[in-house]
Amino acid sequence: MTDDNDLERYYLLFNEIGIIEQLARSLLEAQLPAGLIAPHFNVLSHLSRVRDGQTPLTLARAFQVPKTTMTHTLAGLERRGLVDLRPNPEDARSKCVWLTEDGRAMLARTIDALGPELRDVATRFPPAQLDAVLPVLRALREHLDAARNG
Amino acid sequence: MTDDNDLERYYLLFNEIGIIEQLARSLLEAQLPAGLIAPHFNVLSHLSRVRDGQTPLTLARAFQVPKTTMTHTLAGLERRGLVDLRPNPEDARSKCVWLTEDGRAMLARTIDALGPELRDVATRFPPAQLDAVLPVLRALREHLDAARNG
DNA sequence: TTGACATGGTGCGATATCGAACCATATAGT
DNA sequence: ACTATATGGTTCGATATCGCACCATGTCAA
Repeated sequence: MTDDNDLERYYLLFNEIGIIEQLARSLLEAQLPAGLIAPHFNVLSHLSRVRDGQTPLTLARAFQVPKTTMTHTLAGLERRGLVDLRPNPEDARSKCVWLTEDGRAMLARTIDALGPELRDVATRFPPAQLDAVLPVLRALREHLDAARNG
Repeated sequence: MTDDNDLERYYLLFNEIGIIEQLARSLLEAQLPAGLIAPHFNVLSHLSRVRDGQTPLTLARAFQVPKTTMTHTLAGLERRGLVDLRPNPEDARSKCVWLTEDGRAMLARTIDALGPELRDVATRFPPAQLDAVLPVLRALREHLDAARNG
């Protein structure tokens, strides 16, 4: 049985997660060039870590944002020459998003700039603690994801 | 020593946290009346759980948002009759934010509506797992908070 | 083939976020 | 008391988020 007192603690969990997300976003955005915000960085990072050449809709689903939001984010990246939008050879309705050299360079610079802060976190939260937390968060995310679709 | 591979895992931690925040926010907003979003609910909840009568600036700091953002959020709540903004008797520059009966009622309804989903989470993530995760997240939040101010 | 429906993307309007500038009041230093 | 500076709040302009409507292309079924 889970009583109301327990439910309260799950609420606090989500609260804590929300605050951490906000603080982490602030730290990231402090390192970005003017006019760029976290979603811009996240898209570049995703294209680099997963693969580029993906379609806007695939990206929108990966980030769980409406496709109109992704259109807007990509327009900003393209205007700054950080990605290229080219026609999708396999579907004339669609496009493919490619990182440019400038995009890769900006991404690398930002990751470098974040290094010290991440290292600082790593000092206070040694990998053992990470091992304890990360799998639970992953499972929680998968559960919420399933609840969303189901 | 923390090598780059470890740093990558901290990045993944923040990524996971960001996704969970987004999914949880979606679930919450699905229960809110049209036109109200998570920040509206969060302010009402904070006023109820901590105390009402706080100033807008205090609220802005509690949520780590710029004061202009809080002005806007409070204006929305006031327009819908969910809070009252009254002069601060101790400082003529300032105001105090009070929950209205409608505000309390709306908050209670929303919390009720979230119950089943929270109970579902609690079933899959028993309190023991919460005990393992919540203190680490709290410490992480405190560290980031200190890094932000320092 | 051809129509009916599905899917990828964009345009637009409403609201949200946030920094800069601003006004009013408070506080401190002299 | 008087001026300088700090603080609480709003206004305004730029950009972000998102739902709705729309267009173009793709797919499926008769």
